[in-house]
Amino acid sequence: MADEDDEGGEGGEGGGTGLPASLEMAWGLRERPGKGPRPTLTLPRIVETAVTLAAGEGMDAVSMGRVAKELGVSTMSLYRYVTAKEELYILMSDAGVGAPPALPPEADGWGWRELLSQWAFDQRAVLMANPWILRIPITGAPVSPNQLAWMERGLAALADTGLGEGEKISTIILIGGLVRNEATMAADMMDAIVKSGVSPDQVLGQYVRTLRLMTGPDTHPAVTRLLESDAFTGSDEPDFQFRFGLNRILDGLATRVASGRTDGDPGPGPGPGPRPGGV
Amino acid sequence: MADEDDEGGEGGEGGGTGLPASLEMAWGLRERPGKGPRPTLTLPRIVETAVTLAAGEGMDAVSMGRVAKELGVSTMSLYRYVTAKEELYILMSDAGVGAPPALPPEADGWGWRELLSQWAFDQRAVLMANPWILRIPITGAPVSPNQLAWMERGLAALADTGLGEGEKISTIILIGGLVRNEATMAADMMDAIVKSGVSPDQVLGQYVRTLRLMTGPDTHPAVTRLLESDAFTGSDEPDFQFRFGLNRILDGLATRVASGRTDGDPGPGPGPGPRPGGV
DNA sequence: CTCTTCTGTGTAAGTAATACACAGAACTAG
DNA sequence: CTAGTTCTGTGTATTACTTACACAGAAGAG
Repeated sequence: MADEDDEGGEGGEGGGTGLPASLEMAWGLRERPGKGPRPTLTLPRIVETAVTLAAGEGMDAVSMGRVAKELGVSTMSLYRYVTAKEELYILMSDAGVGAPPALPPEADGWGWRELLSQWAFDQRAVLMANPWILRIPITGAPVSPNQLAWMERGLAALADTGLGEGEKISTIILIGGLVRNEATMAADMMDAIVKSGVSPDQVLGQYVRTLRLMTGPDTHPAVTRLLESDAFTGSDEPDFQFRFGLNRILDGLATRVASGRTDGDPGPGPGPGPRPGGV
Repeated sequence: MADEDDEGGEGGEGGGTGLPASLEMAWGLRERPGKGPRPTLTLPRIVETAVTLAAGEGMDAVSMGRVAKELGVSTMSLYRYVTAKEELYILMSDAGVGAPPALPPEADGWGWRELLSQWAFDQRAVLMANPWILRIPITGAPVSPNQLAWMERGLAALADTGLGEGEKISTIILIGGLVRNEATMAADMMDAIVKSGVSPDQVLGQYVRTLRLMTGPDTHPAVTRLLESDAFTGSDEPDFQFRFGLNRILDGLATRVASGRTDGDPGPGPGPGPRPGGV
């Protein structure tokens, strides 16, 4: 596993953005040099093909060879458009999330809470409609057009909260993480259901049954209480977990906004008072 | 589900837990049948070797072949102890997180907030000390001993909050997700620093410089405001993001606990009032 | 002592990412 | 028009990885 030469790492020339060529392409910088033979493919077509494949057969089906076959070209030709598989993944992600949807007209009078809530639900809807996105590991900070558009929308929702910029971006990351986590768990569940061929209740039931065998009131009193409750059986509110988490965060944010505090102290560390954290 | 021959997917015999053999072993069920030749290896030794490797060279270095080589055995011999690589990963995770540390003596008088905060900080410390754990994708609900011990500890912190069991587990998942997200971002950053060989400030600076080129006050006003602030440069508080997120969640939880509400309504959906979510 | 069961192992199949060099296309400079 | 330049798609080959399968031999059971 040799490492790159020096040069920071990322792509060589281009607009000096430090981004790989394919991403500069996605931003509309860098047009095609009119020199060589006309390309058979285009980046959008490659990405679209890969996305279709991912949507249809899951992310596991997306290999360079497979995408190339789908396009009717050789595997290596893809590397004329993308320098590594991971780069294709980034472009797929960007295409998959798309641009954030327009706000409904009545959003005019909304405050930050409604805007942020809508932002979270919109994002979640996109992820649940394209679960393969969740199988692409996040490699770094967002740099693609649509990802940044979502970030813009999120930050904009917090514009008039009086929060500091550091707090705003922290909030966006916090809620974005929540959305992704919850969507991932839902997708995992869905996968388990599909793979085992049984119903959601049965999957959950099997899990509860397994836990019952490993735990007991002596060693795991709190878990036992959980298992004895109807928390797993009562599936009346499928969104419960997501909505609960989101609303707790929004509540906490409301406290902060009302307090008029900006940056500075994020809040105490572990335990009561200032103590260095455990372990 | 007592009967079966197709048997869904998981392991065949054993304690009827539905868990693979290696995991039952980790729970102490299932002892070695005294029949065949004495095994050269033990599961703990394999896991320990893999963990050492992961800690030293990163998760990428952990392949079945490499672990076997490290142990001085053939690749295939590992499959006598583990049915798939993913199973080894689960065991590595469990070993990596270890048992939750003992609470400090003064924790006796702590309330749920302090207990939960300590829980989060403890978990974060473990992940930051063993960042390779973060490279193991989560495949399903926790079933290994230490994972469950952490879950027990988390639920126990919420014991006297009056929250419903569904709310408790949602809270644990929420905060667990936060911890993992933040630790993963920190680890990603660390990786970027190591790979590029430059300082954290330079990595952040490069990112800001890149964003400046793609965004502008017209298309991305909120992002522009962020970039013009000192949110990225002022690295006075390295923990800021984590503490901010955690304390916002705890604040929101405090509101909920004080309100005396239990299960039932997790809170509203997107937008003001009951509206079906967007897109 | 024989049988059964379990061990470690070699071999090989299948998949995957990607480095490298080459033939030929399309444009540009003269 | 011609030569040169640059860019295209491609075949080949390398490296690495997971895992199915069958076999030889060890250790206890009867």
